[in-house]
Amino acid sequence: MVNYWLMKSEPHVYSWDDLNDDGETHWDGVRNYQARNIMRDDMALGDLVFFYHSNCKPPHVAGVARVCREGYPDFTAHDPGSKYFDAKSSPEKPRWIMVDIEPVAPIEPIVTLAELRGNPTLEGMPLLRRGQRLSVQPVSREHFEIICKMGGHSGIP
DNA sequence: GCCAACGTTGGC
DNA sequence: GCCAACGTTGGC
Repeated sequence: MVNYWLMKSEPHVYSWDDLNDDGETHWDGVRNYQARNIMRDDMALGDLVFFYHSNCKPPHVAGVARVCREGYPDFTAHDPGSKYFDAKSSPEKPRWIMVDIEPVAPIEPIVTLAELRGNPTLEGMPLLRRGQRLSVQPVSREHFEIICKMGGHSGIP
């Protein structure tokens, strides 16, 4: 069974175009327990993910990606030179987890946060909750399909 | 640049 | 275990 998610990235740090150039990427640097638990416990191979651009104008959904490797230790936590280094994590007892994702299809035109807020059928979507900061969050199948259609697809790609 | 929301830290 | 202080996220 496929589950649906949304992952935030600031495009000037890592963008949808970067993912397409790379072919796939490991989602490193998540240092929030709730987001980690989702990647560790809930995300499975083949799950689909909205690639969301945050902290930009306008914030928007840029594409659909797929989980191509399930949760494994985020090795950047063990690299003293990394800005994501965490002395309390070790290869033996990893504290932080990441998954790999690959691009599936662009959302074209992009679907902006304002458009999402303006769509009454998306009411209750976690992303639209006030003060929502979680960088990895669930999306219902119904909402996923609606947003794909808003983004130029006939359904879930 | 502002600031609300909210997670984390650390003293007690 | 409480909670004040502080830092970060991220929309606006």
